[in-house]
Amino acid sequence: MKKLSEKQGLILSFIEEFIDEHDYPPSIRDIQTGCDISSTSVVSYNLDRLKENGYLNRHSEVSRGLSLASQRESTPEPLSMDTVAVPLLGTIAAGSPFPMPENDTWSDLSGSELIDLPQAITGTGDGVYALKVRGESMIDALISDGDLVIMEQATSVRNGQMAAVRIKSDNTTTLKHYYSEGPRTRLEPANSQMQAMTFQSQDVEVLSRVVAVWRYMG
Amino acid sequence: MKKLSEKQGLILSFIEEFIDEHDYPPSIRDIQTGCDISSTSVVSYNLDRLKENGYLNRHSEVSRGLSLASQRESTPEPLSMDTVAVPLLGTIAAGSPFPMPENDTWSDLSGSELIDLPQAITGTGDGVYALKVRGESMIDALISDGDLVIMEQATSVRNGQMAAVRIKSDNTTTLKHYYSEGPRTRLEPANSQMQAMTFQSQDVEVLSRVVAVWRYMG
DNA sequence: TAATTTTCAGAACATTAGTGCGAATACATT
DNA sequence: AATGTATTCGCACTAATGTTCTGAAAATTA
Repeated sequence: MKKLSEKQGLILSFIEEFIDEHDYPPSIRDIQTGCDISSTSVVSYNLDRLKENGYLNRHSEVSRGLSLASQRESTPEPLSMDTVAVPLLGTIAAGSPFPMPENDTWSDLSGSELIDLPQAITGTGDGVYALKVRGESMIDALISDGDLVIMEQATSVRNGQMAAVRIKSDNTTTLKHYYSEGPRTRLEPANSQMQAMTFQSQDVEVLSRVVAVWRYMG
Repeated sequence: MKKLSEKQGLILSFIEEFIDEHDYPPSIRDIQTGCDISSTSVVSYNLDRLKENGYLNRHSEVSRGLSLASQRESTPEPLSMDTVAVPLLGTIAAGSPFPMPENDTWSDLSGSELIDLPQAITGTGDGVYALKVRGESMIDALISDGDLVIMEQATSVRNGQMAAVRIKSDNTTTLKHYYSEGPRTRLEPANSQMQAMTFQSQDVEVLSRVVAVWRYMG
């Protein structure tokens, strides 16, 4: 990395401290007063220099849209961390009956296989489970036979996310893309062969959402 | 902690994801559109509730002045195992120059980000690394933008497997499906837009093979 | 059912905060 | 000195973004 000017170094370390203290990035004017700089444009100018040299990221037109470039230098080699084992509850195929842990037996999954996942993804591992995909029923979502779908219990999802939802009136549970449209909720299968369906929002219960997909091609 | 409403939970997890992805907090309007909420005032209202209940800190009159309160509550003791951290060497796009660790500097990857993977998959983690896919250049292999491709150094692969190969005469390296046909070796891109190519087998050197694909869908 | 409390809508409003730009300075290079 | 590049200054401008207010709808409670 190119060496930075005195002012740039000052700014950079100010940003570090600020984030450390506030948990959100400083505004240009925060930097200006913090580093005793005469003009916002000078700050802006130097931020651009810092960005050019890879010291930080900057998003234009975004208030406080700064972030430090990942500058970890302190990581030796194969660092080990924890994983959490989550249960592989079963397989899922097109429109197939969907295995869900019973509320009361959620903690008793002794019979099921366990899968190790990085803790960073699963959090505590609470309410996280996996399903193995059988067949090409989710091919449009780039998920194919043999893939593992990692799910997390949730009561709501954002539009477009894939989730396990239960249709109360049918008492069926399937894996679909979820789109809330006010009083209605549209569920789209991940396979263009099948129709999207729309339900009364109250009739649709979100059980869990898809967090990740894992494909092993040993 | 008091339990939060569905909307509040949604907002909270959105904020987490947003920060994780951008390294700076979302604006109220980011949250509004991200969580499909009808009014900024509703977001503001719920942020106040979240703050009251200690889930986050909020600084008034400050753009993106949000920060998550200390971790969510801890849970019992999930079963833990080891993972190995592998370096994320860079991104790969269609036919793009392919980042490969230099033989001699393989152990010096200090600058790169690290990814935790279950030890069961990576073994010791030796010679294993990850690449982030940029764009849809491998769409036919059900790999899309943002996916992580996990690779393992290898000198040979089975037919049909996807591998990083170097064409000696060009000194170029790309990610292709590998088919050995005796004296010739055919390389097929994972995108039907592009042509397969055939080379003299001696001209093709296998560097590593794709072991797994990881897609995270917050 | 009536009375309360909580949550929502939507739009106007008030700051906050990034940007642009000509001109002035400083620093090198030739 | 002459020329060119890097930095700095102030300020006005505008986009980004938090706040408020009123009334209505929804959820709770009495």
